[in-house]
Amino acid sequence: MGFNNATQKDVATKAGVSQATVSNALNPFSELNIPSRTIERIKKVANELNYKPNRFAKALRTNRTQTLACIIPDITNPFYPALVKGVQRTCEAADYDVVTLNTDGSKDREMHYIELVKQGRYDGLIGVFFNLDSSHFEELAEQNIPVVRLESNARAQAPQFFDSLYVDDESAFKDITQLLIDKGHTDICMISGKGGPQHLRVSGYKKALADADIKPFVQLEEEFNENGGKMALQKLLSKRHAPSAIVAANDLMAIGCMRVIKKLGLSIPDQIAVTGFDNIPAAELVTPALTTIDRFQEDSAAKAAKLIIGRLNKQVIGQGQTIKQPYRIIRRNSA
Amino acid sequence: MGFNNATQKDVATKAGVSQATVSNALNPFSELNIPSRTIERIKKVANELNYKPNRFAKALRTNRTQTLACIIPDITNPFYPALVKGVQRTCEAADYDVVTLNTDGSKDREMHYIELVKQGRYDGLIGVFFNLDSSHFEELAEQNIPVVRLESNARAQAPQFFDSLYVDDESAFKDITQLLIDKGHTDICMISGKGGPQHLRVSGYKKALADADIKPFVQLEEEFNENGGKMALQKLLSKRHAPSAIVAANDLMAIGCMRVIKKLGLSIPDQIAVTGFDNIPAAELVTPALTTIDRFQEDSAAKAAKLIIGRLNKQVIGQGQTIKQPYRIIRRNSA
DNA sequence: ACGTATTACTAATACGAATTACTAATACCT
DNA sequence: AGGTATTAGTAATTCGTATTAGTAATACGT
Repeated sequence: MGFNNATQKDVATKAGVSQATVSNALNPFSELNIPSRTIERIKKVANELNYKPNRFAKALRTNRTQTLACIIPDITNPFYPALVKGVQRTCEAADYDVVTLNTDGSKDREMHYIELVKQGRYDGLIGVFFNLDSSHFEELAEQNIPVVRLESNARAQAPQFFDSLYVDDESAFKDITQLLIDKGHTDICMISGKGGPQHLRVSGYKKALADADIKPFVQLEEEFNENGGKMALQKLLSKRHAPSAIVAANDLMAIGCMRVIKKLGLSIPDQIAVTGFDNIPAAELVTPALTTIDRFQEDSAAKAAKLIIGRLNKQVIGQGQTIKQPYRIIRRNSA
Repeated sequence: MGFNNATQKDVATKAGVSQATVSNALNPFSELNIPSRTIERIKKVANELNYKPNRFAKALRTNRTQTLACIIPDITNPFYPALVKGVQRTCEAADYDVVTLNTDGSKDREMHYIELVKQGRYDGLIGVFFNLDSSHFEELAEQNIPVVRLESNARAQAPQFFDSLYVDDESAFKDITQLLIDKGHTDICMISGKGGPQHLRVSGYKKALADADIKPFVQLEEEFNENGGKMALQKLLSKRHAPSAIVAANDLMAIGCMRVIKKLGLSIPDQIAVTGFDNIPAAELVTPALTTIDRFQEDSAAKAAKLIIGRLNKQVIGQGQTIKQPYRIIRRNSA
């Protein structure tokens, strides 16, 4: 595999210099000062021979792999492809490879992948983790492997081993619940998956209700997907009468709810209003179109990738940053 | 980055043998015959030291990177994440990394990525290409880099430089068009994006119509996405009266059509029936749910990955294979 | 004019694993 | 007993790049 690739040695021979000189001439951060005439000459020869550095030799020598890990719960959840694309776009421009890894939201898998990163397989990591706390990233920090987490709330002030881009889920859920209250709803239930961002989202929902003096009712189900939404609503309805509005923890769950509601022959939003979170493409496609919240995933992810690359290039230094990202309510017809 | 990792040398020292012996003991395909007692002892020490081979040293020496490229048009098109997942699942089990690359369906980008593969950056390639023909893969074959293409038709008998898993798009479109004919439709138009699989899909549609003696009408638009569907239908309606049924080249385009139809106040399927292709998750979510064709992407992709790995392990040898994959019509309410 | 600085490089080595070419010790055959 | 085979390894080299330590040639200061 990968034959006939010119090496620095080939370039050196043809340019009449040593391999070391080629290495230095082609490396912009070389300490040596090689006259620009020589550099130009070597670059010309390198071009003629179509020289491409062997990234494995480079990795072996420098411990830099030019590869980043993008760790997400599930590529088939439509929220994540946009995020991955944002990372890819940025990384490709900087000639970094991106390996996308799915955790399925499980702690074991999250830790397993962290382990791979610790082994030096990737230079940095951009990820969404549901089950890990700050301490899990301490060793990575010691190894100088930069990490950006995409999160759901601001971190406490504690010493940080990573950068954090967060959308304030609690505030977002407070806002969207408030929107329902403003529309006159007085019986609003929430449906969520378990773990990960559940806590903050539920808390935002409860805060809005508390302000309006409405009693909360939360139904949890294992998974944050369509089926989770279906199951949760069915359970809810077996316990109590139908609410006038449902706040779902994400779009997929909201869509699951909508299906149950339709099957019952109830109308959305007249009999039951539904809201989601994420603004996945499908949110616009369902009938009625889903009122939800956009988190601008692709932009945030691109920003995260830039941050990682900045750290790797030492353009960004110092302690982990915590950066707030915007969200926006998208009003459609489901609520 | 990547510190404190034990090397073969460390294992060798602790086990009282040479590095070469460690290398041979740990490599199951070693020619040397080392007594199993020694192998066990070395493996035990390796475990104690948590030895993990340095994949870059390995890559440098063997020209094997343990990384595959998965080249697709667009990760944000909901057809592809399932495919990617199938590849990832299989590759992870074999300790191969997967780098996912988006071509946007452009020939330039397709060729660019092929170029990267030629440079030995990846051991093999699983991909969906819209613009490349067999000859583009000849050099890869010469370099012994296995390729699996996921395609839309059986390849001609010509010498093949790659394996091909295909779903018979032409036959699928003939079938779904026939389904409309069987329902009594006599005015059926087709809407498609340009390039890639367009030709075969249109041809299947036309064949079914020819058998029933119905005149075809095809409206093309640049992109195979929702917006492409919208634009195509608008153009079509500016040229002629509304048909009684529309065959869309994929689900995204079908959904775009549905939106235009709804905006016009027409009912689906009573006034205009619509069919799609791909069975993306959203197909089930739109109202009415979309009648479409499932291509079992995740399974096919997993099969493709197994094939690649089989070739890399020399378990699969010889000329490129062409393997037919199943499809299945999913009847829902849009037609 | 002599020593020091600077310029422009090169030789040698290291990274970690795989592999080729060898050796020492024992086993086997007649 | 003497020679060949086999067993169980090892030493040395290689992959392509980065880097450290050094050198030869010229320039510079006094």
